Amino acid sequence: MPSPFIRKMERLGPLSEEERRVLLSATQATRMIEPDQDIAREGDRPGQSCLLLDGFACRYKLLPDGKRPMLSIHIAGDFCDLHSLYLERLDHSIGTLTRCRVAFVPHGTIRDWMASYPRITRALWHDTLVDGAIHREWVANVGARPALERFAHLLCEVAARMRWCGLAQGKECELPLTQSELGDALGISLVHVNRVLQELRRDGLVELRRGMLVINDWDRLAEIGQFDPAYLYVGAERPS
Amino acid sequence: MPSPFIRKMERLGPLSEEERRVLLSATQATRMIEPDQDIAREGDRPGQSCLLLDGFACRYKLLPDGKRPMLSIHIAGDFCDLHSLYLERLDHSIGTLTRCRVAFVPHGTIRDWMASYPRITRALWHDTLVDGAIHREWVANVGARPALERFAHLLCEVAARMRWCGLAQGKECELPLTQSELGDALGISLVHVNRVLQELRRDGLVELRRGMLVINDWDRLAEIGQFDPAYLYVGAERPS
DNA sequence: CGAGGTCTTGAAGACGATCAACAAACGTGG
DNA sequence: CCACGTTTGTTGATCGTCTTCAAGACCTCG
Repeated sequence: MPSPFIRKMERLGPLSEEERRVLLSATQATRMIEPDQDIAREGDRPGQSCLLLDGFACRYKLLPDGKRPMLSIHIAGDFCDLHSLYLERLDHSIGTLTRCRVAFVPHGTIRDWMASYPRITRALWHDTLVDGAIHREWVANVGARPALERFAHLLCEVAARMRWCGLAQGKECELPLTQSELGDALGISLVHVNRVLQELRRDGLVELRRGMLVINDWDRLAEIGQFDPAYLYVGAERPS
Repeated sequence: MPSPFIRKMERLGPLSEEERRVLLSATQATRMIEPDQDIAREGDRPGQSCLLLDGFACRYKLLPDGKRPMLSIHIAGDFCDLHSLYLERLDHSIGTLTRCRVAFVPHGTIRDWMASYPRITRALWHDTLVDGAIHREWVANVGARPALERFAHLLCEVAARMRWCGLAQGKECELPLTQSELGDALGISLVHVNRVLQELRRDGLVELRRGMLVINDWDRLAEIGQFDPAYLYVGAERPS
């Protein structure tokens, strides 16, 4: 079974044996990072990009008033800061949500890939652009949808992304975020997360306990969240 | 005086005479588009990217409930959908806010540039990545800041971007958006935009009438909006 | 078993939405 | 140039969503 990373890279089309080998070799030297630790901080000038191999991480900004808006959630297979390859300093921090296994890929290595393997280059850029598309969806989600719909949308997104990387099947899916973290991701308070979640539970749509999400009624959840996976740019495959 | 587009492209470093010529040649064939028209629609598969030469445009999504969250604001010199080069369909629409002059650059042309001029390639990717950084800032802005601060932040961003493209000097800056449009950009209602704007006016921070923004107290406005231009990835130059 | 984190619940209040009406500005045609 | 209709801006009142504060229950782990 291929790693989530390779699987993601192959979304656009198969890679050659050599390309797979090159990518895999970068994921050999890994590091474990404990939960709630920063992988990189706003203002850093990293000389490497962080490939998440296992666990959950997020991008976030720390605001002067102490708020900590989350900008994206990352799962195994995601490059968290591929953009640092061209953007001199990080405009946000990256932190772990759970214990994570990561591979730090030196920018030089990525540049070498790009010089030699056009399909890898293509896949990396594609991934970066999808990243932007996800940001746009979040802007719309946070800016225009009330809490219940916003929450439903987020759950759909994470479940869909997990599924498409082979990290979830059936109705279950890991989602080890605290309600407080979900609040940061949704732009609503911890208390309100709790109430909205109860509503989703009461209606039999989802269960979420001990870091495990169960989606009992995908169709209705997607309808409430107005979730259309087009922006994830994967095949039209529908989880069910 | 260089066009805003060339100026933006040269942020990373000067281009050769030939590179400038190549870029300029793409902006020869232009089209005027009336206000409130779509330049491209969600789901389209454009074979070209839209370079905005004059006027204001925006990206937006149309939600089933009729809401129309704005995802970004574009000014002269911006490529509105450079990402369509690699992302098969648009995940959002692009519409004019004012009358706009645009150049449609065929994807083939852009690919030719990328094959021959590494500095142009670099500049285009950089621009795309900054685009993503702006998205992230919007996520944080809409997700974590109350209306007044959110509004202040948006005004700072637009003014800063205009200035850095040579489109504004001194305290004045064009901003021909209706309050309803500002509401879509900020995720707040039209009525509330009006009230928050009055507060900013009352405190002597800004004036905004007939499409013209005057920032009377940049420092305080930036402070209220917690505006730190780092995410725009331009020099440290401070408008004053 | 105790301690710290996480979840849950209630009550009060703030921020912003919605509804409704009017005023001002703008553009168009007479 | 004025008259008119349309769009944009302004204001007041009411209502709902969500926040904050506070406390207690639950869970997990040493």
